[in-house]
Order: sequence, then structure tokens, then C-alpha cells
Amino acid sequence: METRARITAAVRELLAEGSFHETAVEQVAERAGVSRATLYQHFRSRLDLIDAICETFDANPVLQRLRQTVVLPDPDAAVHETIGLSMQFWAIEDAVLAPLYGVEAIDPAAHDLVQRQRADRRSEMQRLAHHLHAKKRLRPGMSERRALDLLMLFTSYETFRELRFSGLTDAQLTKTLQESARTLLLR
Amino acid sequence: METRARITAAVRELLAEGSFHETAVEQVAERAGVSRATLYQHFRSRLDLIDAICETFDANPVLQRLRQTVVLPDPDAAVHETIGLSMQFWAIEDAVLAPLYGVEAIDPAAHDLVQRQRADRRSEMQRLAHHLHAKKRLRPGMSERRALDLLMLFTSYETFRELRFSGLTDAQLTKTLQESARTLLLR
DNA sequence: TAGCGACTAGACACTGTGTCTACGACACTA
DNA sequence: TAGTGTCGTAGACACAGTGTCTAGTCGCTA
Repeated sequence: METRARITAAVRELLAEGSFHETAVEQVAERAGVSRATLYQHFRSRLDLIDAICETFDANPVLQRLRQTVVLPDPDAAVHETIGLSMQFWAIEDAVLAPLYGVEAIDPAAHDLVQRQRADRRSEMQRLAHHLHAKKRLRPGMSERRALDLLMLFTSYETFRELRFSGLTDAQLTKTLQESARTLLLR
Repeated sequence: METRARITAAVRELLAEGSFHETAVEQVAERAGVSRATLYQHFRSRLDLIDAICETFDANPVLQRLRQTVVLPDPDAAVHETIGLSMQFWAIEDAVLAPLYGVEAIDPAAHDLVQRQRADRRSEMQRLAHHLHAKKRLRPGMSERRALDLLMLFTSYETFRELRFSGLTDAQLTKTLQESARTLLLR
């Protein structure tokens, strides 16, 4: 395995264990089986390690599928699937995302990640809201704009976490959100 | 003004400016107009500064009102007011809460705050959900448990932030949540 | 005026970051 | 087999920040 890959793997492990932020670069290198000097040859700084992890999310296939789901001909299915896939993505990456979202305020790399993910999601939800509007499937009184706001809410990582904290399984929380979105948004 | 109060005021300022976490204890003391040694006589550590801030939230009068609102005889009004007051509280303390919630993963004091606020809120929402159930005002098919989950979602700080990010004013986002909760929860 | 409490100045040990230099191991090639 | 470049290592370094400690200052009060 490539040295660089061994290092990022170590970082992912530590993030998933929730201990990355108490861990010195020294220990990260140790876990990766390289010297600290080597680590600094591959990454400019501690923050750069986080940057590298953030870049890996875009490649997730679930995100690719989401892009196609949003414009499903059946709006009902589009909403259902969009929420389902969103929650699936959060569930898969939860262990790594939790510590990253949890340092948003002080880690520029994490902050960038959060902003970028939100912006990407927003443009997808914008497409979905517009789609629902164009097909006249929005509930009476529900504007395209409000539909967008609620879709953002129902597909956010924070919502996923909130419901998980409440003790719901991934299947349960997905169902709760799908049914709520259906009731609120669709005619 | 008391020395201790001057220090906590400085911390609040820095949190509100979003710069507390890049600021050395030295600068905090400087802003408070005291020496670093004095600061360490009042607070055991940097974390202790955050602890002190966290303790101030409980005293917020909006939270006191919330406790009474939950059991309003008119369930419709109870839901409406509960969401309104929750959003009011988040709006008032947003500047200070944002950096605290944003370091949940690495700051034990912030983590404690978040957990405690969630637990408190949960017990209030539990009372509200039970109240709605007992008065038979829950929408058909809406269990008390799911009502609780949705109330937790609709009153969370993260939800407040999500909708604010979407560009909604406090009044708009409150209205959106109140109407959504009404539609979803009440018969 | 002696004592007390609150604040200060400054030194200290310690930990962690990021940089740098010199060195070794290895493969590839002339 | 000697030469060359690449990749990793060891260890020293300057620097910044935390938390502790000691000695000392100042004003107030008995």
C-alpha cells in the first residue's frame, strides 16, 4: 500500500474512533507506520490531512445516484428516493463526518467541507423543488421556495443526527422523514 | 465591574466575534484588562472559561417561559408557542452558541452543553407530545413517539441554523416550522 | 502599621507544530 | 560496479501556547 494511502487510512481510522483531534501528528505517523518526517513530506500540515479526507467524499457513488434520482418522472418517488439516498449517505459516512462537522467552527478544512456539501445539496434540492412545482404536484399553499427550505431540512446531516439521537434506526428515521415530506409537500 | 465578570464578558465577546478559538488565553486576559495570572486565579483552565459561559444559558427567561408553554390548555397554541419560543432562544444566543456547537467534537465543555440542552428540551417535548396525545389532538396515524421525534427536530438549534442558512428571517423560519408542525402533528 | 486579599510580573517546564539537514536503503541504469 | 535519483528516517531546531509557581505590589481595614 502506498505511503500516502496508509496515512489517510490512519486518519480515517482515528476520525472514526473519534480520537483524531486529541492525537498528535506523531501518533498519526506511528499508526500509519511511517515517521513524522515522511508524513510532512506528503502533507503540508495537520489541516492538510483533513483536507485529503474531505476530498474523498465526492467520489461516493450514493451521491452520483442522488443526482439522477432528483428528476425521476414520478415526483412521489423522487422525493422518497432523494430522502432515502441522502440518509444512506449520511449513515455510511457518519463516523467520519461526525468529528468533522463537530469542529466546523475552528477547522477551515472542515468548514469548507460543510459549506460545499450544503451548496451541492441545495442545488439538487432546487432542481427537485422546481420539478415538483412544474409538475403541479406541490400541495396547495406550498410554494416552490418553501418546498426547497423543507427539503433542505429533511435531507440535512443534522436532521439525520437529531433523529438518530432520538434512538431511531436508519430505516425508521428514513421512513419518518419520507412520510413527513410526502404529507407536507405533495398534493 | 467584578474581575470575574469582566473576564466572562471578554469571552462572550470573542465567542460572538467567532474568534475565541484562535485567541490565546493571554489575549483574553488582555481584553478583560487583567493579567494572565489573574485569569488563572479565577478559572482553572481555558476550558473552564467555556464552562462558565455555558452555565449562563440556564438563566435565560425564555427557557422559563417555555416550561409553562408546553402545557397550555389549547394544544394548537402549545405547539405554536413552543416552536416560537425555541426559535427565539436560539436567535438570542446564536452568536455565542454557533462557535460552541461548532466545537462539540473536541471541547468537553461544549459537548456537555449540547447534550444537556438536548436532554432538557427532550423532556419538555415529551411532556408536550404526551399532552397532545392525551387530549386526542394528534393527527390520525401519528403516534406519540413520532410526534416527539418531530418536535425534537422542529425545535432544534440545527434546524434553526439550517433555515437561517437558507436565507429566512427569524420570523419566516418560525412561521414555516409552526405551520409544518401543525400540518404534520395535529388533527 | 501590620496584616489581608486581590492583582501582577516574570520565569518555568512541558507539549505540540512545522522546518531543516544529514543520512541510509533501494532500484535503475550506464 | 559505480553513479544517480527517489523515498523514507533520525534528530535537532525555533516557536507558540498552556498551566504552575514565586516573589512582589497595592490598597484597604483593624
